[in-house]
Amino acid sequence: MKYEQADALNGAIRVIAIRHRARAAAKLAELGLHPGHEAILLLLDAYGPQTQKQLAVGAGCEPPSITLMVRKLEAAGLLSRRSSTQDARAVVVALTDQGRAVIAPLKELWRDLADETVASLTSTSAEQLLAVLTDLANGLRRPLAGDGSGSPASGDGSGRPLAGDGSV
Amino acid sequence: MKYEQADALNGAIRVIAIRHRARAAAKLAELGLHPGHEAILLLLDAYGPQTQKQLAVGAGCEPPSITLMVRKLEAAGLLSRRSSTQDARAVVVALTDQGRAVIAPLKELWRDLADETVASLTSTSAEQLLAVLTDLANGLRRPLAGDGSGSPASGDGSGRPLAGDGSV
DNA sequence: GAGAATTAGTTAGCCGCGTAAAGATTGTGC
DNA sequence: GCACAATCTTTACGCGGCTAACTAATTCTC
Repeated sequence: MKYEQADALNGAIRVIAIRHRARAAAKLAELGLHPGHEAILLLLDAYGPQTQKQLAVGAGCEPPSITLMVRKLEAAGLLSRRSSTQDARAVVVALTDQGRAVIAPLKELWRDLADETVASLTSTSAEQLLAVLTDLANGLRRPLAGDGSGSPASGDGSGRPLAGDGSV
Repeated sequence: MKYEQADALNGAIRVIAIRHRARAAAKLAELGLHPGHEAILLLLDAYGPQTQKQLAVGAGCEPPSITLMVRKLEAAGLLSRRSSTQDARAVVVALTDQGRAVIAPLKELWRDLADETVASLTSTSAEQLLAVLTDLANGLRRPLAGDGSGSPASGDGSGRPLAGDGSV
């Protein structure tokens, strides 16, 4: 594609990332949260207790990032950590009562942010936006086309942890 | 909108931001650059010498972020800083010969990144993607609908510095 | 079973990006 | 002419996110 289009595309992603994060930060601050924390809390709410590895996959970031955020959320009393009974290497993270109490306002805040985001559109429908973004996000999730490191990844490739019986 | 859609939207933006940035970082590293640096260099290439304030507006980030990145790019010899003759407060940033030399490979790299980004799509055309993303980016650029802080912003509101005679 | 390879988690150090506050210069109202 | 507000930049500090290197536990392999 032409450079002008490429720059417009990359630049748009850049500014979307920065601005959307800024708006999320402003809203999350009302709950004492920082951007990224909501991903962990919402994953725990949606799929139950999980290991940090599962959280990393679900949140789309690397384990070291999870370590620090989980530590802070634990310090804030929103979640608990215990080592897995099946695997002594793994740490199982779960919401505390205090953490569960923040889920409802968090979800409302999260919906407001999405509503504001689509409200800023001038020539695109919400359905279009969601379709295009999910397509793009799914495409970017996998490492790189033609990576060659054969491993077909464990599980179903959905990147989502299974709702479970807590046997982690 | 429903919470599931809102979460899908916000989550998609989150993962797009992280993954796109990661890919950009991998490519930019070949030129010794970090994400964000390319925005400054490409702005200087496109619009000529500018103040840091103009760069902040053009790059869509805050002045303190510009200060640090410009310092590092200056240390790398890619750009120069001089205080403006019109306004002793302002610092005018310009590409050096070494900085100009990196523009060509940078643009090529930038085009490759955009190509890979659209290549990861499965059910969206490049035109659709570009249209939706620019619409969204433009919408998010302005502070917040109903902010109320009257100031209509200086200039034409395009957020872009003027190609100029260098009288800054 | 012993040793190698893999995996979960942590640590240390880097960077971008943000806010808040300070300093320096410019512009403005009286 | 002078105090005051507005603007450009910098500093200090905090946060998320990354890679690389490390430990500890598990699993594979012979």
